[in-house]
Amino acid sequence: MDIIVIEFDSEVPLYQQLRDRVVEAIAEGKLSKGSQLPSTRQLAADFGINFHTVHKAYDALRDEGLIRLSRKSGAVIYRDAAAGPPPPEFLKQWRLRAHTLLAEAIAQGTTPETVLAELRAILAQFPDPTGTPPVH
Amino acid sequence: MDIIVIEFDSEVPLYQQLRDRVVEAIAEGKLSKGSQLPSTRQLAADFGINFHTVHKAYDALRDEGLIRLSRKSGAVIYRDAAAGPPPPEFLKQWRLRAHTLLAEAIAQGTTPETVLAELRAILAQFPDPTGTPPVH
Amino acid sequence: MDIIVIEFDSEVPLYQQLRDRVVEAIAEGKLSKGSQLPSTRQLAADFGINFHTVHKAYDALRDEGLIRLSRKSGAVIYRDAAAGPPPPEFLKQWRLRAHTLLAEAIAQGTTPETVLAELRAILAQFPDPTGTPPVH
Amino acid sequence: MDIIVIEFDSEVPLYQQLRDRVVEAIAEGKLSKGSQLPSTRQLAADFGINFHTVHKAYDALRDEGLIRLSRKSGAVIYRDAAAGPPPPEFLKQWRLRAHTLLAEAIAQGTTPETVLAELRAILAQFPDPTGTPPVH
DNA sequence: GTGGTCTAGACCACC
DNA sequence: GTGGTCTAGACCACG
Repeated sequence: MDIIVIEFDSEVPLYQQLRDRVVEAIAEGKLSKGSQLPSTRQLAADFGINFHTVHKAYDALRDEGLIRLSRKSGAVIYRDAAAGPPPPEFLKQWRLRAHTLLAEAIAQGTTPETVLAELRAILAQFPDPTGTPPVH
Repeated sequence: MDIIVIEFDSEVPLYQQLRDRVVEAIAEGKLSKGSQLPSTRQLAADFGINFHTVHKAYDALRDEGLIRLSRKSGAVIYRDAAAGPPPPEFLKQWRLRAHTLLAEAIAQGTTPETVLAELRAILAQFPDPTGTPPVH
Repeated sequence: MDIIVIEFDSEVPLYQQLRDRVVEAIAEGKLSKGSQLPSTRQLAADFGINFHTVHKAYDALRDEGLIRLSRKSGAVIYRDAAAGPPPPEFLKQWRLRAHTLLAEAIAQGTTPETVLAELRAILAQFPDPTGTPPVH
Repeated sequence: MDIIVIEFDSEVPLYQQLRDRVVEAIAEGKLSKGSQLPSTRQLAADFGINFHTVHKAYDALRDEGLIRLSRKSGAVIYRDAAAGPPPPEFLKQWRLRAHTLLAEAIAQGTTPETVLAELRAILAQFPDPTGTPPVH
């Protein structure tokens, strides 16, 4: 978890940044089902933030079905890239957000080819969930 | 501009929705360089919202370089899909957001192939800026 | 909303009680899509509890898709009995909880007939979502 | 008792899971009045959990009147589906919980007919306490 | 020691 | 005015 970096002067809320970084780590295969996350108090101490802020990030991740929280085992990754297709409702909402994001690039003059190339490059950073996991 | 629809009960701020819809309209070729946008008061009256809200949306679009504001000509589209490559700083920030968005889909179990197919489908909704513009 | 009663000495968390009461009010047709809920601060003052506690209840209701929150319109019911079938995942989890609850009644000696009669009686308190709404 | 399965990464407390599984086993006729339950230490060893946790589960079951605890005979089922009607206080509390659970399904858009069908299906899993007990 | 709840008060963003 | 974020500290429940 020492790979996570948060920006204090960002307009993105701290808890949201934490949530985003964990999601990315899952997608990149750096965290997978069963991986243990630091305790809320621990992570809060590491970043010099309040544990409630970390709690809110974990809460969001749990609501998305990505982690499980228990007083015994703490925070554990519950869902990863190999977990099977997402609920259809998720995909529906995701499409809307993707539409806006892609429109932004196009409106700024990026050619569709370039956009596609960029997206491919990003996707290439995520390991094939059906293939052999990358070594860390 | 009568194609713009905003949701009042959405959790997305009104000004953000306005900004998003304009960006999408540009990407879809419904608005292009030189297109005149309604005045802030006009648009505010149409939607029954405060004109400060519209102003904030236009402000954001101007900061992104997509429109120009002046007292006499009002709001005019300044940049569109055919305007050439975006500033590198934009692309850099965009990549980060795209990374997070794509990671979300992957972490939720969407296969890279499905993600790519979805993105392609969205891109297909935007006209080729080098080809003949679509008729409206 | 003056129909809501919470118990301070219950082992059920306050925010959970609030959430439960709102869910029940929706099921009973006392609240339906578009109904306005009191503001977090208002409701907190009414009950003599902290507004963060109310916030947490509203947060949970939003995550379940039952209400929408916005700084403009406050908390508004977004989903009710007439909103169409729930996501399959919901039903799956619900079945498990129902199984445990019904097992409890059976284990305590309640006959299946009595259990069914009790459940019917409860269901009868909820208006038919396809019929005419009850008058209040 | 080897039919009991507990989830370590569940958010439901372990003692609660144990208690729930025993209640369900009674309702399903797999345990009936006089059945001997494993000792707290035995069960704890089987599951690799602390025996205090098992003790807490047995404690809860005793408080509900479902089992009897004694130093010499250990934990024995005291009440089952054939034990006659439950105390009125139990039924009163149970109704409240059932009301909330059913309201949840209705509020999420499940039709009363579907809810009733689901409940019937669950009830069908429990043997008729007045009929011949199922063979195991 | 873990997560969870509740209180309390500050400040910000939106409208 | 609204909800949202962050901090801070207390206490509880679980194991």
